[in-house]
Amino acid sequence: MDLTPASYLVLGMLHTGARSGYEIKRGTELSVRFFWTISPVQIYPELKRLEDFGLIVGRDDPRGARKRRLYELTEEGRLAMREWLLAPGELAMEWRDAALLKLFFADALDPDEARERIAAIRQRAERMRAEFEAEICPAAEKTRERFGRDFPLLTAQFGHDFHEWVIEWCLERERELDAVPVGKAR
Amino acid sequence: MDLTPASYLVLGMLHTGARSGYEIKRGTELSVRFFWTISPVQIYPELKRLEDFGLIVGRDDPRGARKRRLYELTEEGRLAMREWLLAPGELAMEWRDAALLKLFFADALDPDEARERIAAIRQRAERMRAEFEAEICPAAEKTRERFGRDFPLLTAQFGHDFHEWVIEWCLERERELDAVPVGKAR
DNA sequence: GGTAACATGTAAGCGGTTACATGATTAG
DNA sequence: CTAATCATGTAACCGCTTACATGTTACC
Repeated sequence: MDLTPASYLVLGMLHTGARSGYEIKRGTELSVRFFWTISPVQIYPELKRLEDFGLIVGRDDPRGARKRRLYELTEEGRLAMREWLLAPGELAMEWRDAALLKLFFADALDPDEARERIAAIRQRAERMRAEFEAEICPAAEKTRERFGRDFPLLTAQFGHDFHEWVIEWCLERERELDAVPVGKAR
Repeated sequence: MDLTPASYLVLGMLHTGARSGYEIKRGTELSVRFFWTISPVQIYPELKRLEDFGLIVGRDDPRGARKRRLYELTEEGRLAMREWLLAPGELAMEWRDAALLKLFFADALDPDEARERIAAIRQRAERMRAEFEAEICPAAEKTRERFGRDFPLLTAQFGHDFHEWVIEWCLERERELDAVPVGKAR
């Protein structure tokens, strides 16, 4: 069957409350996209594949002349989901960050310029924290109220708390650099 | 010239102390790979490109019959590096994590199974922290002693502290779930 | 009447990985 | 003598993104 994480993302979004490809797209943008992205271009073919496999069933449900297709999990789909969730083994994590790459090479800069690199990481984290507070967490709370799903909120809180931690970490480093400028021991 | 982050990774590793494609490969494995990966297959063509651009110069320096080519930054290379490091604008960050994806969908599991998902994230972070303590941080300290570069160590500490934070975060959630099992209010 | 949101796609390309290939030197 | 390390590649593939395409309905 060859199910990829993208497959489970689609299955999972259907389980979480989304019904159409479009709702999956909107749903991921407001939630899980920080930990796994999927583009609309992938979603629709994936929905067809999953239907071929019998893991979901779809029915056409147009709004006026505007077509729309709603899907839901089958028993097989729910089972496949459970198996994947419980499967031990590799939990692939990939983190690619141009800001940390620049920090890594900051020795090529003057001390105050290097300090700016840390401040840039902090500022980005501040923007991200604000985004979590304004959009991601409220959306997750709605998912909790509307569909009784608790873990989207927990995951959103992880994201929020992570960025908060980054802010604290950077502030500490900035304070240290203020106290003992790089290159000037003491 | 079309320089990608991979280009700057190569430039930066040369600045940090690496001399050959092989040393860049080994160096990244012990350091920056957690924030930006590059495979050996990319390194060698990139070195040639950068030499064509005049950002690095190479000379053959075989060991016996075993060939080897050593590179160093040119003044232009050092300048390009600085410009990139100082450039404002997009600091692309991409985080893709199957474990958090599973956590996000953990509502499809029983409470104790969901709790296991959090524990799995914690255990992975514990393994990562151990790896940072045993390998990454010591390697970064060597880079500091041998080449006088401070920021690889700072970046390594960021990685270490991050995984430590993840561990704490997960432990708190695990304790909360012990106190108030999901689905059994109070 | 225009803009935003709804809804679903096609085609092309590319950045990056996997698998494979080769050979020399050093350490145990 | 064998394994690990040093050192540098080629070929094929593929998941994913970008750019583009199309039409409808709801809202102000």
